[in-house]
This record gives sequence, structure tokens and C-alpha cells, in this order.
Amino acid sequence: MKQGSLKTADPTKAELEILQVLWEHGASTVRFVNDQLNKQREVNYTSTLKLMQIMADKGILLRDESQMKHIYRVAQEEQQTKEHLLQKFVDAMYQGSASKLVMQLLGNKQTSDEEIQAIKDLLDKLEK
Amino acid sequence: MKQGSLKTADPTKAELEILQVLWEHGASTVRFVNDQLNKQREVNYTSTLKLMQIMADKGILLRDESQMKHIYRVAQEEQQTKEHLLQKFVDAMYQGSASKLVMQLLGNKQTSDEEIQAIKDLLDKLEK
DNA sequence: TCTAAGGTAGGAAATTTTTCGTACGAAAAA
DNA sequence: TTTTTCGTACGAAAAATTTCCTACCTTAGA
Repeated sequence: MKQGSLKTADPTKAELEILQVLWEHGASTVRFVNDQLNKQREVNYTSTLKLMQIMADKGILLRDESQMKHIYRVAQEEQQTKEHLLQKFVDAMYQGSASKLVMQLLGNKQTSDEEIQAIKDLLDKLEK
Repeated sequence: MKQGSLKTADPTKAELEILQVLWEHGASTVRFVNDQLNKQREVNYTSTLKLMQIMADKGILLRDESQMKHIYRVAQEEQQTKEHLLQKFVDAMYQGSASKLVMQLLGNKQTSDEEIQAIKDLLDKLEK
């Protein structure tokens, strides 16, 4: 097992959208999350509500019910979750080879020169 | 649009498994792909067949029907598909910032020292 | 020739994921 | 107080994905 006892069942596509909102804005109400989602696509309020309830059931989210407007927050550290997902991605797409992934990144036209420079700087810092 | 007229509808989880087999072994029969999949989990032959037929319909795979045992191969270059998926991943998880991803990679305990060294070497080559 | 083995096609069933209608309670506004 | 607004809960419907059953055809072997 990984660490602790957190079962990191991978979030579904719709769940990931919600996580992204919570990562960006921190603990929020369903209303707020739904508003954010609706900036991208139309979603019914109760759909978002249901999904967040399910996520709370699964343990992906934690819920503060002390107020009428429940506040939801992620149960696991953002970095930890992302690390897990990144690892899965690397395993699936690059046989676990991080350098292969970076290689692809560097060759990717979408990756700007600034980004490449930033990566180099990162490595330099690690160097010493 | 991207390029050409290839609509890169993202492969589903099961479709990705099949793509991985084809990427690793090249054009194959359903039988072969199914055998490979069964090394990981139990799948019925016709399930794999159906999925590959669907993928062919979608244009994800191309099929040579000249023989009784049809041969399937990927319609799009492996690198192109991976680049697309990587881009989506970076966008969703790191707001499009490749360097953020690399940072995570470097901090990831799963990433070995050898991998990190390989990444450095890569960057050095680009340096000059 | 007859049978067994192995292939494709297609539809339906099962599962998983996502969406939404309805009921109902609490708070705010009229 | 009455009405409207905004919240949760719950169940079912819808959609997407995955699995597999059945039919049928072709080839190889007995």
C-alpha cells in the first residue's frame, strides 16, 4: 500500500472537475462550486450537489454540516492526490519513466520556451 | 483544430489498455491483444473484440480485413496521441504549466535518482 | 464428410458514471 | 404570517462504458 490508509480510488472525470475547483478556491459550498462549473459548461445545481455528496461518501471530500450551507473540502492533500495521479499517468503512458515524459514535454510544441527555461532552472537548483 | 482532420476523442480506460498493447507490439489480431490483456486481468475474448470494433468505428484503430484474422493497428501516431493526452493532463492538473509538473516529478519519491539524472542530462543536451 | 476450433458480427445486458426531478425543511422577504 | 428563495436528501432516469451471449461462417483435423 501507499501510505496511511487512504484508499485513493481514482476520481472520475466529473469528480476531477470538482476537485479542481476546491483546489483552486479552497473549501466551498455546493453553490459556489456549481457556479464555477457553470462558467465552463451548463450543470444543474442538484447534479453538482449529488456528485459532491457521493464524493463525501467515498471519502474524497469532507463535509462541515454545522451550518445549513454545508462546506466541503478535500480529504486528501492536493499534492498527494496529484502525485498519485501523475504516477499513474507516468506508469500507463511511459512505463514509469519520468524522463520519457519530460522528453515528450520538451518536444511538445505547446510547451513554451519560458516553460522550458523554468524547467532548466529547476534542475540547476537541484544540481548544487 | 489540431491538424489534419483527426478528431482525437479521448480514449476510455479500456480503450487505453488496448492502445498500450498495440503501441508495445504493433499491429495485432484481437486474439493477441486479448491474450496480452489477460496477463493482467480476466477479459472475455468477445469483449476485446467488441471494443476493438468500436475503436475501429471511431477511427481510433484501422483494420485490415483482407485476411480472416483481421489485423488492427492504431490510426494515429503513438507520439501524437500521447502528446495530446499529456497536454490535457498538464492543462487539467497544472494549469498548463509543464514546469509545475516537472517539479512534482522531482519531488516524487517514486522517481528514482537515475530518472532525475536522466532528466538533467536531457536538459543539458538542449542547453547547447 | 463431419466435427471441432477459432474467427467475426451484432445486440442485449450489466456496470459505472452523470444528470435531474421531486420532496421537504429552514431562512429571508414581503 | 405568508410567501418566496435557497438549501439538503433521495431515488430514479439517462448516458456512457464495458461485458458477454448467441448466431453464424470458415478452416483444419479426424
